[in-house]
Amino acid sequence: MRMPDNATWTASPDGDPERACPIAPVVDIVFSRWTTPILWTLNTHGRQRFVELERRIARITPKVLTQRLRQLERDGLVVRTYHAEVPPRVEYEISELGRSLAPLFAHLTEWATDNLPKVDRARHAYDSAGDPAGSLPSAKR
Amino acid sequence: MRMPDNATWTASPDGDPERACPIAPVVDIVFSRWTTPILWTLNTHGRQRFVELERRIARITPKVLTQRLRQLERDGLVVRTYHAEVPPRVEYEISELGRSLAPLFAHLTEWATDNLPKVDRARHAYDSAGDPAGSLPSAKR
DNA sequence: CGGTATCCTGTCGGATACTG
DNA sequence: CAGTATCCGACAGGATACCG
Repeated sequence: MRMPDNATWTASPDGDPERACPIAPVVDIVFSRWTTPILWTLNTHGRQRFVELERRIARITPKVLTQRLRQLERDGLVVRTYHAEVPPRVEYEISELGRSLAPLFAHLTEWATDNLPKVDRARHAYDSAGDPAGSLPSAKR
Repeated sequence: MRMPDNATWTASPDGDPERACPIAPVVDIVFSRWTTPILWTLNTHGRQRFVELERRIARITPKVLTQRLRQLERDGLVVRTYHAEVPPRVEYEISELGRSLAPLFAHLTEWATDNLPKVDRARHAYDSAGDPAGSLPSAKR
């Protein structure tokens, strides 16, 4: 049996399935569908209205945007401000807690820059490996 | 228009919807359903066989486990080794590329430790705020 | 404007059965 | 053991219409 040498991930003695992966809850909260683009947009463009978000994220439907915003608000990552005017105005901004994700996202961006090309190459290698005449990668790039 | 003061997230001039969130692809690759537990398990327990993974992750079905493992293999995050014996033996281990995620996961763990309680509190606050007599949180904790 | 309500479809993942 | 194949139900998310 082989144990990884790096101690960056610490093993929790696995009794439960969930406990086997301590970061599962965070992933649920932060990396659910649409939440990342929403948080990103709110952080980069600051406080903005519903329609602005809708337009910037694009392809998201108002229904889903509402759902995700409510969820993020409930989780304390986003602050919703309702202005009782006519027409009504609602503004969303990232909370302090939400902002605390910034370094994490930066790290993620860094990893993407460094390694996404590798992922791409791995994919092409994998795909061409299955091909009949794929043994000779003379064609393609 | 308000620009956030921290430069940790750098804005890409938003033309495209996808470009609006540069980390979306990474999220797809690393934080898809089940991938995080799988990577975590592979990293903490080292190289292991299909059944071991199946047992450790628990509640995952063989079908889905296979799907995700194939995907991770294709993305170059996991290495699959097939031993042509009887009975057949297949071992999975995390790749170098996969291991490069370790610091990221560590950060995630750290964030979880520091902030998950806050998320929990935010949720309870949000939930009780909607309640009729929720103004007096005398009951409950 | 900022949603909610309703309907409807596509996809993910579970259950089960079977193979090399 | 390590999967694949097939069926099937749940539910996320889209389209549309409407409201305060």
